[in-house]
Amino acid sequence: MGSNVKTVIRTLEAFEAFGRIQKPLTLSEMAHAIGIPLSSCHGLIATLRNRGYVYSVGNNRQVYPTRRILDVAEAIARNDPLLEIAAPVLARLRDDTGETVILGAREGDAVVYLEVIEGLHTIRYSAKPGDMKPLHSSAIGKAMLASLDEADLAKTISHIALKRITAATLTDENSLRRNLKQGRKRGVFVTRGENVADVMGMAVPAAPGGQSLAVALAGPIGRMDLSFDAHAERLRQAARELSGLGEE
Amino acid sequence: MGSNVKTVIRTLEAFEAFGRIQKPLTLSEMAHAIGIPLSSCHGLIATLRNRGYVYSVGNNRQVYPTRRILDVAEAIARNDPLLEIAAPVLARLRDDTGETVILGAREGDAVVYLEVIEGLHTIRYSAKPGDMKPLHSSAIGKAMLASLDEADLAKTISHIALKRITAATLTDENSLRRNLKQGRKRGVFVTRGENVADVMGMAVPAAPGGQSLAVALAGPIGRMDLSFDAHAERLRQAARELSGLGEE
DNA sequence: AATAGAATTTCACATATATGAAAATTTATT
DNA sequence: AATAAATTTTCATATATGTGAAATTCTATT
Repeated sequence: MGSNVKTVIRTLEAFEAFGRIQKPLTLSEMAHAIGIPLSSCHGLIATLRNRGYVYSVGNNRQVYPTRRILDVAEAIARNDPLLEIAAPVLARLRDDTGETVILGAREGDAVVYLEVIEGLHTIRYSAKPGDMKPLHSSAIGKAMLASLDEADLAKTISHIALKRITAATLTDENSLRRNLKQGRKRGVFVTRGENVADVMGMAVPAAPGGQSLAVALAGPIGRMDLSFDAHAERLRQAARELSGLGEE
Repeated sequence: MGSNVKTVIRTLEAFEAFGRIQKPLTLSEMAHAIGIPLSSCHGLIATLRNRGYVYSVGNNRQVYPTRRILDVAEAIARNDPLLEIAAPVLARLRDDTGETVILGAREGDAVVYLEVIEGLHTIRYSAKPGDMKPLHSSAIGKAMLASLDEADLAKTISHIALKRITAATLTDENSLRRNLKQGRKRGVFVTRGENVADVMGMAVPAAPGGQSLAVALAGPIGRMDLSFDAHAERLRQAARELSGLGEE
């Protein structure tokens, strides 16, 4: 993906740093946290202050975000065109399977997680909305690829190098195509340690409101294998429920 | 305040636009919403997509934020060093007075609202965390000015032009100094339509965790006048409670 | 109170972004 | 299906930002 505006990324990373470190930071701490020069960080933080997004804490130079960013984010989430209707379905799927549930979409040559509801086990697949995964080594990505016609699929595969992520990643086109075909036949797309070692992902396409997405379960291979068929069936049910939602 | 990085502002304004409009936007709609050229908006949105902050909705070109920004904002708010402890005090103050309660700090030559708990009346003062107000025409600003020693006060007044905001704004230094003196004597700093017509603000300094802030009530002049003394006393009580919190 | 040390702010120039206009793509209409 | 209209994407260049280093301010220590 060519175009990335440096300052946009840094703005986001500043908020991410506050979210990660969760305490007020000085200018130099922030500069270090996001790996940018002090002088650049100075302008960034000054702008955030001038806009009411951060305020100075204590008498020293530390700053921390005001609630403004939360206010904005909540207003955005409140009218999320998709998740409002999808959330209950995803929650039930999580409760029934105990495993982490993910709703994802294709975004360029990657998969983006729109919603993640983490599983109930101590050992579970953990991820966040906004996380991005390769198309060829994630279950949701495979579901997306499988929905393309031959021309689009060929084009997409040539775009994305089938990069090796783990020892199990399918890195040649024939293996991937066979895998997609198998997924179509089974009605569920599977990864076995292809993106994260020991993790199995299972995904089924879903189209809430007509939008082409996929819903997935992810967990440790051993545990997922034990319930594979039941999980697959439950996942397909969730996908059907989602696809019936939000018709407009 | 001199330094404002354009791209930082635009990044924030993009999220604000989603929060305000609360539905997916096309590139051109966004460009229009935040008043920037299409070509510039293109790079901005592309970066947000690449970072997993927005995703494309439907089959057309609309985009909407993922939950990622909410996740980050919630992580930030979860460990807010200040509001966690202050919130209950502010909530009780709001419940007892029925009027909008604000916690604010000085930030440069302005006041920034850190927390706003809106009043219970249909007609009420409405504002948001992150909103910024002039030092000389807001009750919290006056509380801040009144805490300065003579040297700092003189310097600050010369910085900030005592700009007229409404017909009632105190725009000359002597009026303002008299007003501050009166506030010190009464133990409460007041604005009467000086920033927003018909609005009375009342503020008292508070120092939770040693940080110099002010807590305020705001509402329509008529209603506020009726309960002025009771509100002032209740406000002073809240300030005392706040100042006792978060000692470390 | 003076000094040393640390952190922040400023500055001038190198670099990255922002922009209008043109090209390409998509969508709507006939 | 062809055409027109609208929207998005690209591109070359003007403009704004990013940077290292110096100056300043603040903080801690004596």
